Amino acid sequence: MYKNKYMNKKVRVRFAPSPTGGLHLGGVRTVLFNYLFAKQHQGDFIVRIEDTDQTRFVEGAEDYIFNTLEWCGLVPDESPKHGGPFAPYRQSERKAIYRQYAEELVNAGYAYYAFDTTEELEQMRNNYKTSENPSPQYNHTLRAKMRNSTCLSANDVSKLLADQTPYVIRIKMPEDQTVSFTDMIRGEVSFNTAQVDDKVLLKADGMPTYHLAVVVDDYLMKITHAFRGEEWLPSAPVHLLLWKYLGWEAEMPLWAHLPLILKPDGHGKLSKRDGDRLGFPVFAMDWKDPKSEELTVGFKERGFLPEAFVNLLAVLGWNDGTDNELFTIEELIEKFSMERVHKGGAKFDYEKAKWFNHEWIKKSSASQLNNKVAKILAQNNIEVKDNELLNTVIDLVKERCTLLSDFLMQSSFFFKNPEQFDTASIQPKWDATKNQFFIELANAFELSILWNSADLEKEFKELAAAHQLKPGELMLPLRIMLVGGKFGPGVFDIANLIGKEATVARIRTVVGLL
RNA sequence: GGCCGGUUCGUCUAUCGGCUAGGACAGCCCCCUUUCACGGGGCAAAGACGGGUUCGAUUCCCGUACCGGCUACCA
Repeated sequence: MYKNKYMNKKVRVRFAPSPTGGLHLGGVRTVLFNYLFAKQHQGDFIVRIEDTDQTRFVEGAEDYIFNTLEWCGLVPDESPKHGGPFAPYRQSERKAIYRQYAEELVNAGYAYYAFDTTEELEQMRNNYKTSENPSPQYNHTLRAKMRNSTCLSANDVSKLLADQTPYVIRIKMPEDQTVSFTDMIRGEVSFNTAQVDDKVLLKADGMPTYHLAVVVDDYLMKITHAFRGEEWLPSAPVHLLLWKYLGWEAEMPLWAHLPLILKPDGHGKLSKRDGDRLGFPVFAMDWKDPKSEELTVGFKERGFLPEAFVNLLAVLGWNDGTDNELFTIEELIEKFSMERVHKGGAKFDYEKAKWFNHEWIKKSSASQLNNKVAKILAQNNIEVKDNELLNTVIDLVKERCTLLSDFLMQSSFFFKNPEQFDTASIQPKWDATKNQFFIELANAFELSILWNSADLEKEFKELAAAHQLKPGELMLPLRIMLVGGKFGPGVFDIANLIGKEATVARIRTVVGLL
């Protein structure tokens, strides 16, 4: 597989989300690729919570992440929730660890103290902003003009430190150096350090930024392969240098930068707003913002099967080289490979997403769907007393359900009388002969001894012939009488399942309405 | 603006120098079905552009265009 220095090492991968809100399609896909890769190599899948930005912390977001992973069946081997030998797995709880490495970098001359205030930074950006350079960077050209330990005297620095002046630690990017690495998806990617700024490593509040934390933790947690979104590519040189400066270069994981999931229309990264705007979910499960109380619908609640959700995510940017698009998680574990991940971003197509769900509903057995369907019916005050009947109904209607919620319309009439009848569709062609036919049909059914689809159909057709009516023009009225509208499986199958009493009663009800 | 990445039917994609460019979703038509589906069959639909390299380029190289990402004491 990967013929490299990790051949003899146990594969360890991590998903490192920030607990700032609901888990997005792209996030779950990153989890999935991590999970598949880990399981394929009998490795470990770790979830590490990157909560270093205290201002963005959102209550409940972490639980939401774990609930989502559980729903998807992508359960981590190690995490703050599941424990593990490298605990703690929450970066806020590892705060003390990072400072020592940051100081180490300063001592080695790879990083420095910077005392600039927010206002000073803003001023610098304003001062040096030109039309050719709209966003000046804190880099090798400008750092000498700022307040930091590269240009201040040792005395001044000691004094500022002694006075408890707030400071950050910044990496000292080399002036002109080419750094490159081999991405599992993209191949060799290289950068010139002149183009990247002196990123903050340790913030004034003592928390590390992502850049420091991800390197330190990936090292300490013995991560062998690191997968993340393409938006991280530009900061790869910072991370690369950090691995080197900290003396861990030999342990550096193999990286893969995953393509982005884009808006279906317009341009740009898919966001929660696009879902609201276009009417489809982007979060895995319902997410309620604790502050605004705003509810964002999820794929789960929209009626998606987790198997379908995982399947559709897997093939958004990846394929196995054949024409097959339907995969179980086991098949994905077996077939997945990072090399076959497409490089370009993919626009999300909700229609195709629904197709996956439809396929999964069709291939699921009635007993696999039973609980989920029963729950949806129960939410709509339909109590299912007979589970066997529900299974029969599910098998009868599942091919016409795209979302689990479709089971409501497709099967409620098996359990209770329709509340509305689409009599408007019968009316135009209704006449005395048909009226008489249905009165007699109800009577005949009432006296039937045999109650099964085939005999009911036979009886129906014989009676139609007796009235010199074509069965065709009677089928639609009968359907509407039994189910309420122009939908559902075969009419005689329905009559058979709902039984004599309900069949007769519904026919008479509707005849009375016409 | 700079840096990095990307670019095949409307959408997701196959192709690893030989292509009549294949599949899937969506669309349209037909069959099956006197509902809606399922199923079966069919139609329409693509290599951003310009240069190279080559007997031969969608495939390799270089430009250009376009799209995206990044350019925070956010991740």
